[in-house]
Amino acid sequence: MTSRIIDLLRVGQPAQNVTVQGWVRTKREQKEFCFIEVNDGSSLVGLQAILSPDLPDYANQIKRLSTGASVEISGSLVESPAKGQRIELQASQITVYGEANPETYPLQKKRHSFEFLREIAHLRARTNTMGAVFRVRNACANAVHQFFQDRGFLWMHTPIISANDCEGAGELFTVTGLDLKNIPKTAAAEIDYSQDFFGRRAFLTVSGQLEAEIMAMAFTNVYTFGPTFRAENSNTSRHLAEFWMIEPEMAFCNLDGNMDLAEAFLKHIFKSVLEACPEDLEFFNQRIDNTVLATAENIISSDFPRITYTEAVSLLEKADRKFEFPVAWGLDLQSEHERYLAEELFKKPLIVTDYPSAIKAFYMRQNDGEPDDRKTVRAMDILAPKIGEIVGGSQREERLEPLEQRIQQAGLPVEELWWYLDLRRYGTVPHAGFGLGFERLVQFMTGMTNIRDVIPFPRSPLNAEF
RNA sequence: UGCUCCAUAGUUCAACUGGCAGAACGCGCGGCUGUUAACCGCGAAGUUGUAGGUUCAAAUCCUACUGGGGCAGCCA
Repeated sequence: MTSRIIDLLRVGQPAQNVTVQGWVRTKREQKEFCFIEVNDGSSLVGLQAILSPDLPDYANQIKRLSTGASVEISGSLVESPAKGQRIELQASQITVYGEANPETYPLQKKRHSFEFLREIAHLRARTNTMGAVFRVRNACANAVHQFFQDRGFLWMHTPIISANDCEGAGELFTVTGLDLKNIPKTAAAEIDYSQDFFGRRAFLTVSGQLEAEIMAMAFTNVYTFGPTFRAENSNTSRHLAEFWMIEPEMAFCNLDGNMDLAEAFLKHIFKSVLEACPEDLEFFNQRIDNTVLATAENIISSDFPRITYTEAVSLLEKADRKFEFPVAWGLDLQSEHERYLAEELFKKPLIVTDYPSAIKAFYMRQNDGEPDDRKTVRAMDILAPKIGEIVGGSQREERLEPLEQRIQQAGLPVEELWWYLDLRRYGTVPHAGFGLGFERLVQFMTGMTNIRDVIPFPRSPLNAEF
């Protein structure tokens, strides 16, 4: 039976009749015999196999082996006489499934730049760093579900195609079945979407939040975890056109409960991934960013400071440094401000609450009893060192009339949100939730600086080849 | 989208102020009794991103285009 390499390495004991399958990472040919390192993706470290000349067809098989070749090797696991590994595979039989011509195979044993690897995204998963990234990404996803399932949250599959463009969360991708060579037009010479597949204009979703609110009004606690899309022309190391978002939504919950959940959530994810992928995180700490492990420990053990927007502004005003953008009550915090707070002042993630209502979304709960020029909403952002805003959430406006007012003020069509308003008409309840970019979480955890390197097939402007 | 930097061997980078395009790794061949992204020797490998321009002479200077990085905006 075939073993996964991670299992053999974890047990670390000699054994008979072992078979592994995988891809050759490196071949070290000696006069008398040959070493190869085989990796099957189950762990960062591969298994060293020793091929000796008494193997059938030795000379020929050795020639076919090179970095990238796929093999199956059977033999005995023995204690290694040399330093570097506890056990190794003494091969008695080897099958080369597929060769990888070393003259043309683009991956070499040594390090490549991430920019180069993005051009060969179909092969980059076979590298150390990408292997570690995608194992951590998987462990993260697993931890997300575990966290919510343990707390009785229902995973809700919100639609990927949505006709709702009222959320105002950025540019949308239009989904159409219209014949682009012959687009039907209205009398006003505009595209006639009434003839389109859905009888109206449809988009790829930018967020499952409004739908999650619907489901929370029946199941109390729910979460979404799926792809979302933004057609923004954003060229940064923190943005993708297609990314995965996690959005819990809780009925009978206020902003404090929301913050408590978000903080417990981040702590749980870091803890789980540390347990699931210790070697991979050690690798990131060594090769990518030497603060990764300290950051993880810091997240798990320390409380996140919580300050209001108003307090944040006064801290920034007192800061002993110059900012490019002005700081004043009413203006949104810029990247440089968020980074100053998280990286220099607090040196850990912090939560900023109660932002001016003018700069926040219509669905956020208005604070009571404030003067007109100082109105704030029950919003909260978690700001993390290096990547900035990692969580954005709020208590939602559960009162019908203030919500209608806010929709109008935002210039959005009240009639199209009739179903959202119905939630306030029938059995409304204080509720809250937050959204979290999954890739940013993986970035935060691994120290990878470019978001395109924490998703297998990144979608960004001018990039959709793989 | 704005600002800015960059594009040279398969890869990562050199090439001073415009003057013969180089190194390391990878690859090939040879050597090596246990290697560790091995080591030692030899070798092949280039229309300097594309299109124009200036010049006796352009990788180097100018223009446009294409692609990429960083920062910013939008946000997650």
